[in-house]
Amino acid sequence: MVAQSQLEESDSSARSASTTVASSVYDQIRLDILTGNLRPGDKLRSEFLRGRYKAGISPVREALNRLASERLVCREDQRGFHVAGVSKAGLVELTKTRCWLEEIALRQSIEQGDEAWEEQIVLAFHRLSRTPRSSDEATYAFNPKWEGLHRNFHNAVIACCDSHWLLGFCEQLVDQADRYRQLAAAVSYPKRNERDEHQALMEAALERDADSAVAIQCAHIRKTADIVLDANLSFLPDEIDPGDPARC
Amino acid sequence: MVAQSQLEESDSSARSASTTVASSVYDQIRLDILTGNLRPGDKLRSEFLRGRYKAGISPVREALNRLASERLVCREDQRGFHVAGVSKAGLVELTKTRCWLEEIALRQSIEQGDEAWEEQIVLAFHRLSRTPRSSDEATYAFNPKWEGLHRNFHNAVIACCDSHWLLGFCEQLVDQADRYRQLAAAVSYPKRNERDEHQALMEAALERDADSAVAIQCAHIRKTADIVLDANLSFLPDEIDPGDPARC
DNA sequence: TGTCAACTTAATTTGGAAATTATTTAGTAA
DNA sequence: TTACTAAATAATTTCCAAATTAAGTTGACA
Repeated sequence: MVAQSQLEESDSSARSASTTVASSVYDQIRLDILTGNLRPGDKLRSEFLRGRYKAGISPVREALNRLASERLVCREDQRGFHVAGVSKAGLVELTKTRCWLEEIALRQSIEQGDEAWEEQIVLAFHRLSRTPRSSDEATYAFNPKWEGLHRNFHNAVIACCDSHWLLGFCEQLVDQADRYRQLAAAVSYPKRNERDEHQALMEAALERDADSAVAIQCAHIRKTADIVLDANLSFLPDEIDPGDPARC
Repeated sequence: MVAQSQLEESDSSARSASTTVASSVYDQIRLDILTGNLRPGDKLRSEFLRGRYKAGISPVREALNRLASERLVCREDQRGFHVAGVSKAGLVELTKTRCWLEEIALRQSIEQGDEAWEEQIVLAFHRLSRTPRSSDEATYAFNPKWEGLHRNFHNAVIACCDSHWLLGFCEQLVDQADRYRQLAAAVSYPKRNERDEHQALMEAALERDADSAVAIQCAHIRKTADIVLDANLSFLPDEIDPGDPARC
């Protein structure tokens, strides 16, 4: 009924070392896709990945198969793997779906959350608000700590929704949305006050004002999408061609 | 905006032959899990699967990794794979989540469906109603044709919801629910008139009566769950032990 | 009897070579 | 030039054996 452990949220490097090579490669490729290090549509040749992550073919393929099930990469039998493509239409659809699902999760969580839930939210917000969005002060640079705490905060708010399925789906959609966010981050940074948005969400949740919380949450999600759409990114097509191998 | 092709819905055997071994093994294991041929909690040793599906270790592992992402099997690093476990609590959570998601999909689809959508529903219902639930007349026996047409019908109803994400999630949950349904099928068969339920759903959809359609759909989902819960299956625990490797 | 460590057995995971399939290039004819 | 075929090349997929890790067994000791 309550959120998870309080420490070591994003300590994936240490954990990766102790588990299998396949899991480690999975974590690394996933991160590279989320940060945009591997760009949408990129072909993922086994030889290239083998060299990049210093692993054999088997664990690389395992990682790709897992990622394909999560729609971060596209698989086509006998034609290998691609980083999943992006498009304006895709972002619109993604945003719509996120609003639908997060509304349910949020209402449930607000209804069922206990004291520990409230405390986790406060804690997560505190940590997030003390961490800079960018690693660099002047220009935007991916900050893994902020990303981890940001995710942690939003997870904390919906943690008590009582459906692992729904939480899993929301997380999968967040993964997708994060890719779009990173694409536009360099352009849009830092013309947004995310701290206030998060604070408003926290306060609505603590006051058990579900309607307000949902409105804030959806606005938050839509604002992120609008920033991406308004950035007029040259590499963001209206739609993905039906024949494109990067189309899942 | 419209459902897919009209023919060869469940022709997986032919397609499996033309694509990769990994995909073929994936289809087969998935079917074996859905039908209950591989039972919840079963350990999935590579040697056993290698023999059962006449394939090498690599494609078997690929298939298992895909299935793990869909939560039909559980993976634990260095400890292999298990068929995902089942429990009463799990079924309750699954049912709740299905109702939430299918309500959204249904309302959207009814709102946006066109004439072709209506025709697909009528066609799918017609085919379904002319196919026996069980391969055998007296006792229950898995009928792949009915299963395919049943899925096809429900897919047709929600097809126009305009979110591939939501449709994908609904399908994943149907997979899960089908496992439970098969577990109880032998016991509960044939004390249910599914034809009337489907007909009522179709009529509500065609009349664009979203509220009725949602009520019928959720009742349909819940009834299936209740049959399973009421069957008092000896192998269906209240919950899955936290340490159980079949717990995802 | 119960505990623990060393050993034995069994299973998973991994790397790479071989087989299969797709893609590109070169060549031929219309 | 264009269309088509065939060979050459490149990539994916598969099998399997070696390496690693977990699980099970035995036996010494308290």
